[in-house]
Amino acid sequence: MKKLPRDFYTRSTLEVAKDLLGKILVHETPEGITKGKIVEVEAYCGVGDKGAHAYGGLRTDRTEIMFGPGGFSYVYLIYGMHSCMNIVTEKKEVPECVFLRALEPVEGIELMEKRRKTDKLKNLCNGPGKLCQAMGIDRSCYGLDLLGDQLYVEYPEKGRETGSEQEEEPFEIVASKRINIDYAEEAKDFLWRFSIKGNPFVSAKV
DNA sequence: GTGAAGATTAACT
DNA sequence: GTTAATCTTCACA
Repeated sequence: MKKLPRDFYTRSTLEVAKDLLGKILVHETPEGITKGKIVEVEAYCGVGDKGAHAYGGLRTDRTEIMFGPGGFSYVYLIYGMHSCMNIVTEKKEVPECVFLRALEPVEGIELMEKRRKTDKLKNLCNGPGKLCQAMGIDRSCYGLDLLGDQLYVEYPEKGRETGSEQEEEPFEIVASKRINIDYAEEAKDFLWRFSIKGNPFVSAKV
Protein backbone atom coordinates (compact mmCIF):
# COMPACT_ATOMS: atom_id res chain seq x y z
CA MET A 1 0.00 0.00 0.00
CA LYS A 2 1.42 3.29 -1.02
CA LYS A 3 0.22 6.51 0.50
CA LEU A 4 0.24 9.75 -1.39
CA PRO A 5 3.24 11.87 -0.27
CA ARG A 6 2.98 15.33 1.29
CA ASP A 7 4.13 16.82 -2.00
CA PHE A 8 0.94 15.57 -3.64
CA TYR A 9 -1.21 17.78 -1.43
CA THR A 10 0.83 20.95 -1.40
CA ARG A 11 0.26 21.70 -5.07
CA SER A 12 -2.47 23.90 -6.55
CA THR A 13 -5.95 22.91 -5.41
CA LEU A 14 -7.34 22.35 -8.90
CA GLU A 15 -4.44 20.02 -9.74
CA VAL A 16 -4.85 18.04 -6.54
CA ALA A 17 -8.61 17.78 -7.06
CA LYS A 18 -8.23 16.24 -10.50
CA ASP A 19 -5.41 13.95 -9.42
CA LEU A 20 -7.38 12.66 -6.43
CA LEU A 21 -9.94 11.07 -8.75
CA GLY A 22 -9.37 7.33 -8.91
CA LYS A 23 -7.32 7.27 -5.67
CA ILE A 24 -8.36 5.27 -2.63
CA LEU A 25 -9.53 6.84 0.64
CA VAL A 26 -8.80 4.60 3.63
CA HIS A 27 -10.17 4.89 7.17
CA GLU A 28 -9.00 2.51 9.86
CA THR A 29 -11.26 2.25 12.89
CA PRO A 30 -11.69 -0.14 15.84
CA GLU A 31 -14.65 -1.61 13.95
CA GLY A 32 -12.62 -2.37 10.85
CA ILE A 33 -11.15 -0.85 7.73
CA THR A 34 -13.18 0.84 5.01
CA LYS A 35 -11.84 1.89 1.63
CA GLY A 36 -13.46 3.82 -1.19
CA LYS A 37 -12.31 5.05 -4.59
CA ILE A 38 -12.69 8.78 -5.01
CA VAL A 39 -14.97 9.39 -7.99
CA GLU A 40 -16.25 12.93 -7.42
CA VAL A 41 -14.69 16.01 -5.79
CA GLU A 42 -15.02 19.78 -5.67
CA ALA A 43 -12.30 22.40 -5.27
CA TYR A 44 -12.68 25.18 -2.70
CA CYS A 45 -10.17 27.98 -3.03
CA GLY A 46 -10.62 29.98 0.17
CA VAL A 47 -9.72 33.57 -0.64
CA GLY A 48 -11.84 34.77 -3.55
CA ASP A 49 -14.20 31.79 -3.56
CA LYS A 50 -17.54 32.90 -2.15
CA GLY A 51 -18.57 29.30 -1.75
CA ALA A 52 -15.73 28.50 0.63
CA HIS A 53 -15.81 28.71 4.41
CA ALA A 54 -12.47 30.52 4.31
CA TYR A 55 -13.67 33.12 1.79
CA GLY A 56 -11.76 36.33 2.06
CA GLY A 57 -9.21 34.68 4.32
CA LEU A 58 -11.74 34.20 7.11
CA ARG A 59 -9.82 32.49 9.89
CA THR A 60 -11.79 30.89 12.72
CA ASP A 61 -11.58 27.81 14.87
CA ARG A 62 -13.32 25.88 12.10
CA THR A 63 -11.17 27.01 9.18
CA GLU A 64 -7.92 27.02 11.11
CA ILE A 65 -6.78 23.69 9.69
CA MET A 66 -6.94 25.03 6.14
CA PHE A 67 -4.28 27.60 6.97
CA GLY A 68 -1.83 24.82 7.66
CA PRO A 69 0.02 22.84 4.95
CA GLY A 70 -1.78 20.35 2.69
CA GLY A 71 -2.36 16.72 3.56
CA PHE A 72 -4.70 17.15 6.54
CA SER A 73 -8.39 16.41 6.85
CA TYR A 74 -11.00 19.12 7.35
CA VAL A 75 -14.23 17.63 8.67
CA TYR A 76 -17.26 19.69 9.65
CA LEU A 77 -20.89 19.19 10.52
CA ILE A 78 -23.51 20.66 8.19
CA TYR A 79 -27.21 21.23 8.85
CA GLY A 80 -26.73 19.76 12.28
CA MET A 81 -26.88 16.23 10.95
CA HIS A 82 -24.26 15.44 8.35
CA SER A 83 -20.47 15.35 8.39
CA CYS A 84 -18.52 16.36 5.31
CA MET A 85 -14.89 15.61 4.59
CA ASN A 86 -12.33 17.77 2.85
CA ILE A 87 -8.65 17.33 2.14
CA VAL A 88 -6.55 20.41 2.82
CA THR A 89 -4.29 21.47 -0.03
CA GLU A 90 -1.64 24.08 -0.81
CA LYS A 91 1.05 25.47 1.42
CA LYS A 92 0.88 27.00 4.86
CA GLU A 93 -1.30 30.14 5.10
CA VAL A 94 -3.23 29.28 1.91
CA PRO A 95 -6.75 28.20 2.98
CA GLU A 96 -7.76 25.85 0.18
CA CYS A 97 -9.14 22.33 0.12
CA VAL A 98 -10.81 19.58 -1.90
CA PHE A 99 -14.32 18.51 -0.91
CA LEU A 100 -15.14 14.82 -1.36
CA ARG A 101 -18.58 14.30 -2.89
CA ALA A 102 -18.66 10.61 -3.81
CA LEU A 103 -16.75 7.34 -3.39
CA GLU A 104 -17.01 3.90 -4.92
CA PRO A 105 -16.99 1.29 -2.10
CA VAL A 106 -13.89 -0.91 -2.30
CA GLU A 107 -13.38 -2.60 1.05
CA GLY A 108 -15.31 -2.95 4.30
CA ILE A 109 -18.59 -2.84 2.43
CA GLU A 110 -20.42 -4.83 5.09
CA LEU A 111 -19.37 -2.27 7.68
CA MET A 112 -20.58 0.54 5.42
CA GLU A 113 -23.94 -1.18 5.00
CA LYS A 114 -24.25 -1.51 8.75
CA ARG A 115 -23.43 2.16 9.32
CA ARG A 116 -25.71 3.37 6.53
CA LYS A 117 -28.45 0.84 7.28
CA THR A 118 -28.90 0.01 3.61
CA ASP A 119 -27.66 -2.75 1.36
CA LYS A 120 -27.86 -0.79 -1.85
CA LEU A 121 -24.26 -0.46 -2.98
CA LYS A 122 -24.86 2.66 -4.99
CA ASN A 123 -26.52 4.36 -2.05
CA LEU A 124 -23.59 3.92 0.32
CA CYS A 125 -21.22 6.68 -0.73
CA ASN A 126 -22.83 8.77 -3.47
CA GLY A 127 -23.00 12.00 -1.51
CA PRO A 128 -20.86 14.04 0.90
CA GLY A 129 -22.87 13.24 4.00
CA LYS A 130 -23.37 9.62 2.99
CA LEU A 131 -19.73 8.80 2.38
CA CYS A 132 -18.76 10.19 5.77
CA GLN A 133 -21.38 8.07 7.47
CA ALA A 134 -20.31 4.97 5.54
CA MET A 135 -16.63 5.57 6.26
CA GLY A 136 -17.28 6.33 9.92
CA ILE A 137 -15.91 9.85 9.61
CA ASP A 138 -17.09 12.48 12.06
CA ARG A 139 -15.67 15.57 13.68
CA SER A 140 -13.25 13.55 15.76
CA CYS A 141 -11.40 13.14 12.45
CA TYR A 142 -10.91 16.90 12.14
CA GLY A 143 -7.27 17.81 11.58
CA LEU A 144 -5.93 14.29 11.12
CA ASP A 145 -2.67 13.98 9.18
CA LEU A 146 -3.30 12.03 5.97
CA LEU A 147 0.24 10.70 6.20
CA GLY A 148 -0.69 9.01 9.47
CA ASP A 149 -2.06 5.50 9.97
CA GLN A 150 -5.72 6.17 10.68
CA LEU A 151 -7.05 8.17 7.76
CA TYR A 152 -5.17 8.45 4.48
CA VAL A 153 -5.27 8.20 0.70
CA GLU A 154 -3.38 5.60 -1.29
CA TYR A 155 -2.69 4.75 -4.90
CA PRO A 156 -5.00 2.22 -6.56
CA GLU A 157 -3.84 -1.37 -6.16
CA LYS A 158 -2.47 -2.10 -9.59
CA GLY A 159 0.76 -3.42 -11.09
CA ARG A 160 1.92 -4.55 -7.65
CA GLU A 161 4.98 -6.69 -7.03
CA THR A 162 6.29 -6.23 -10.55
CA GLY A 163 7.89 -2.99 -9.53
CA SER A 164 6.22 -1.35 -12.45
CA GLU A 165 4.62 1.76 -11.07
CA GLN A 166 0.92 1.77 -10.57
CA GLU A 167 -0.82 2.07 -13.88
CA GLU A 168 -4.16 3.61 -13.26
CA GLU A 169 -7.13 2.63 -15.29
CA PRO A 170 -7.74 5.22 -17.95
CA PHE A 171 -10.77 7.39 -17.30
CA GLU A 172 -12.11 10.71 -18.44
CA ILE A 173 -12.48 13.60 -16.06
CA VAL A 174 -15.63 15.67 -16.33
CA ALA A 175 -15.66 19.26 -15.05
CA SER A 176 -18.97 20.79 -14.03
CA LYS A 177 -20.51 23.45 -11.80
CA ARG A 178 -20.50 22.95 -8.09
CA ILE A 179 -23.64 22.01 -6.23
CA ASN A 180 -25.76 23.67 -3.55
CA ILE A 181 -23.84 26.89 -3.28
CA ASP A 182 -26.23 29.19 -5.11
CA TYR A 183 -25.49 31.88 -2.57
CA ALA A 184 -21.92 32.10 -3.91
CA GLU A 185 -22.91 34.47 -6.75
CA GLU A 186 -20.40 34.39 -9.60
CA ALA A 187 -18.38 31.66 -7.92
CA LYS A 188 -21.19 29.18 -8.39
CA ASP A 189 -20.48 29.05 -12.12
CA PHE A 190 -16.86 27.99 -11.73
CA LEU A 191 -16.23 24.55 -13.18
CA TRP A 192 -14.61 23.27 -10.00
CA ARG A 193 -16.44 20.00 -9.62
CA PHE A 194 -14.63 17.01 -11.07
CA SER A 195 -15.91 13.49 -11.53
CA ILE A 196 -15.01 10.31 -13.36
CA LYS A 197 -17.04 10.11 -16.53
CA GLY A 198 -19.50 7.26 -16.65
CA ASN A 199 -18.82 6.04 -13.10
CA PRO A 200 -22.14 4.91 -11.60
CA PHE A 201 -21.15 5.98 -8.09
CA VAL A 202 -21.06 9.74 -8.62
CA SER A 203 -23.71 11.59 -6.63
CA ALA A 204 -27.23 11.54 -7.98
CA LYS A 205 -27.54 15.25 -8.63
CA VAL A 206 -25.75 15.63 -11.94
C1' DG B 1 -25.66 35.75 25.33
C1' DT B 2 -28.79 35.65 21.21
C1' DG B 3 -30.10 34.76 16.45
C1' DA B 4 -29.68 33.43 11.51
C1' DA B 5 -28.00 30.45 8.12
C1' DG B 6 -25.84 26.38 6.15
C1' DA B 7 -20.38 22.71 0.83
C1' DT B 8 -27.18 17.75 2.85
C1' DT B 9 -30.45 14.10 2.85
C1' DA B 10 -34.79 11.74 2.80
C1' DA B 11 -39.50 11.99 2.39
C1' DC B 12 -43.40 13.94 0.34
C1' DT B 13 -46.77 16.53 -3.12
C1' DG C 1 -39.80 20.17 -7.35
C1' DT C 2 -40.42 21.38 -2.36
C1' DT C 3 -39.64 20.99 2.60
C1' DA C 4 -38.64 19.39 7.31
C1' DA C 5 -35.08 17.66 10.30
C1' DT C 6 -31.51 19.53 13.53
C1' DC C 7 -27.38 21.88 15.79
C1' DT C 8 -22.81 23.97 15.05
C1' DT C 9 -20.67 28.04 13.70
C1' DC C 10 -20.33 32.86 13.10
C1' DA C 11 -21.74 37.81 13.63
C1' DC C 12 -23.24 41.13 16.57
C1' DA C 13 -24.77 43.22 21.03
